[in-house]
Amino acid sequence: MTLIHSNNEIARRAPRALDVAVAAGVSTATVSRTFNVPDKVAPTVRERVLAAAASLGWMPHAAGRALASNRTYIAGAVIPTLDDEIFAAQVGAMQAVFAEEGITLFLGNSNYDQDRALAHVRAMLARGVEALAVVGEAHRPELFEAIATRRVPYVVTYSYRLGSPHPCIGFSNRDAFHRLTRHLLGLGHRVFGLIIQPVSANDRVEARLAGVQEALAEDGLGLRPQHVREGRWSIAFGRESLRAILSAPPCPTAVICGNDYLAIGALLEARAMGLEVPRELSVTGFDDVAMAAQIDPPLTTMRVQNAEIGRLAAAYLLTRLAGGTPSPVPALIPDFVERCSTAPPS
Amino acid sequence: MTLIHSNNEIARRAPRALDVAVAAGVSTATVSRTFNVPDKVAPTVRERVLAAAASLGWMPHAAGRALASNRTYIAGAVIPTLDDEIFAAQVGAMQAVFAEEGITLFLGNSNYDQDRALAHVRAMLARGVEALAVVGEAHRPELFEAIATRRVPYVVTYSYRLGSPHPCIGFSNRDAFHRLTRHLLGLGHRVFGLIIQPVSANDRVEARLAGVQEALAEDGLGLRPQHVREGRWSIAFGRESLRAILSAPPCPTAVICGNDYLAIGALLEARAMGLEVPRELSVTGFDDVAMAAQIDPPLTTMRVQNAEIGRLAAAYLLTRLAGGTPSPVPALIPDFVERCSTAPPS
DNA sequence: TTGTAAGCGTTATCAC
DNA sequence: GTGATAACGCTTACAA
Repeated sequence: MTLIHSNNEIARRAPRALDVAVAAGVSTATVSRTFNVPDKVAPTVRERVLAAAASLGWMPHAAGRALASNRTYIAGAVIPTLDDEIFAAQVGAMQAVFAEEGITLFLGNSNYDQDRALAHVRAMLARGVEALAVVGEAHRPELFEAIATRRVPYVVTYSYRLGSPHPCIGFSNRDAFHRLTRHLLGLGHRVFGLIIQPVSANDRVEARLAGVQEALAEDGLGLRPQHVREGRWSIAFGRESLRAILSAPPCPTAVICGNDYLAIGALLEARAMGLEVPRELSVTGFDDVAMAAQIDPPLTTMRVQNAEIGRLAAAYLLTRLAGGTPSPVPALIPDFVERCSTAPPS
Repeated sequence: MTLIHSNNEIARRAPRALDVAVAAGVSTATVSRTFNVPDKVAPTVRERVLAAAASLGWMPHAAGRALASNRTYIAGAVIPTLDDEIFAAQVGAMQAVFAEEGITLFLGNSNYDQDRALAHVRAMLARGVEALAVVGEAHRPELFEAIATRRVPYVVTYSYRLGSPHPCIGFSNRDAFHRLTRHLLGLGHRVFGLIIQPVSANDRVEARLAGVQEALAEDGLGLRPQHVREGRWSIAFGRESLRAILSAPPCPTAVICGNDYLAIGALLEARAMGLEVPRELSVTGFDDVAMAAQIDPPLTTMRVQNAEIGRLAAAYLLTRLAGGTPSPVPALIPDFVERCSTAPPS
């Protein structure tokens, strides 16, 4: 009876290092060493401890370990959305690199909301993340203050702005859209439409808009208000925006889109309107999502190295965690991918 | 001098509950109560503690709290990929529900690899997750054993199989594809092509295949090997598969695809081959991604309530965490969405 | 309502 | 190479 009872008692609680120690006939110190500095344990003893741990199904208790060692082996990433493949690729690559080092990743999805992003960062800091990656630098000041207070290494991704107070891993959104616009100007376009994501509280979109305007200004051109459509991105928004833009004279010969999905929407709507792209209208995207190369006509866009951003960010943070001073990561340069949705105006 | 030195000392370490207690002139117990059971603290004292905590920038240390209270406020989700909007929607919804309850989410991306999924689950358990959601039930037995050993509440999502030993939140992939196939049979199709994701180690895809075969068998039909293409999903794989299938006589009049991206690939390739859909060929997808409604012709598919799966899974797990016994969640039924990519064979 | 003090499970610092 | 033992920061009986 007592036996059964005590069996149940044992089964009821998770094994501790002490249980393993007793089973292996050693001290808890040796159990700890077996897992953390195996070289400092005699091979025979090590075997015994490993066997005992395995048979008990023991895993070190993370909270106890964190308290004693001051390491949590947790990092965090806050991104604006998982709705497209862009940030998903960054997160996937980051996770792969971190996993190599035994670091698990918290994921926070802000849904483009600064307050949610702040809440995620606070929750992550409270749970002891050792490093943090956030997309963009347009965040509440409290977000960066909280990170600074905790002295947690962090990076800002997808932005790269000279003079940013933050360590950045990404590209210049301004330069990228400047280049795209110059290409269209070079083809001879003079009247432009722009379909873009909400600019407010989004430094990347703001920079894209600035890049377009700067390039146009160089040729003494500008965007007419009736040719600029700003809204939460979707294929559907791309469609309706194209229709609106083309119905407001003077009719643009080129439409620049803030991302590929907006551009795909524009392409689909152009076809529905019986417009031939690129003969009657040029359209550009940004990101080079999988669909961009497949759609008809294939979309002229810029390819961003999303996975590379994730890898670089993780590597940077790991170096910081190891106490090193990472060499600053230079700006990435998205590749211009000229496909078939752009041509000189007819 | 001493002052500066001690200031630095103070600045160097993160504040503890004791620092807050001293600043507020109370004990650490009162600090703890202020944050965990505020009703049990006198309002004036509470104010003082809150002010002290705020001015010191104190947050409870997660490891200390976890050790003492046996709660981590962490849950985990393991999904096969973030490359499409499907699992992203589940994760997003799950996270939103958990965040309401102050629970932060670990995300593990297995990349359709059982060993990686197992490694993620182990890492999460070691870090003290209180609940776990995994996609599908085709996992290494060790995965479920590890969860069982830790007595951690869990759910399997996207699968719903009678007789499953696991709590499931999802739909019957078999029934869904049975229905899709019956629809095509009802239109008069007799020769079918199938483009599908890798079946091995993926219970959902296996069930989809079974659903198709079962429906065909009911009419004395079957799939010819030359009309079945199995591979990692992508638009490109959809394209090349369609071409291969149509070049192997007898020529199918309908092609069933394992998901929308495969179907979109098939649609694009059909157009490139000069085939008119649906007059000369019917194509079906699955998932109803945003693109499905936009492409030309709009895709006949089935809509899965992805966010709903995430919400239900989180709600189920929260009930378990609260010690409750959740009523079993009935199978979801994906909606059949008939658009314009299906018609009777000509 | 508040304080005292005993854990929680691990790691790290010493001796040996 | 190994074992005591004291942290680590918090929560929670139990007392007051």
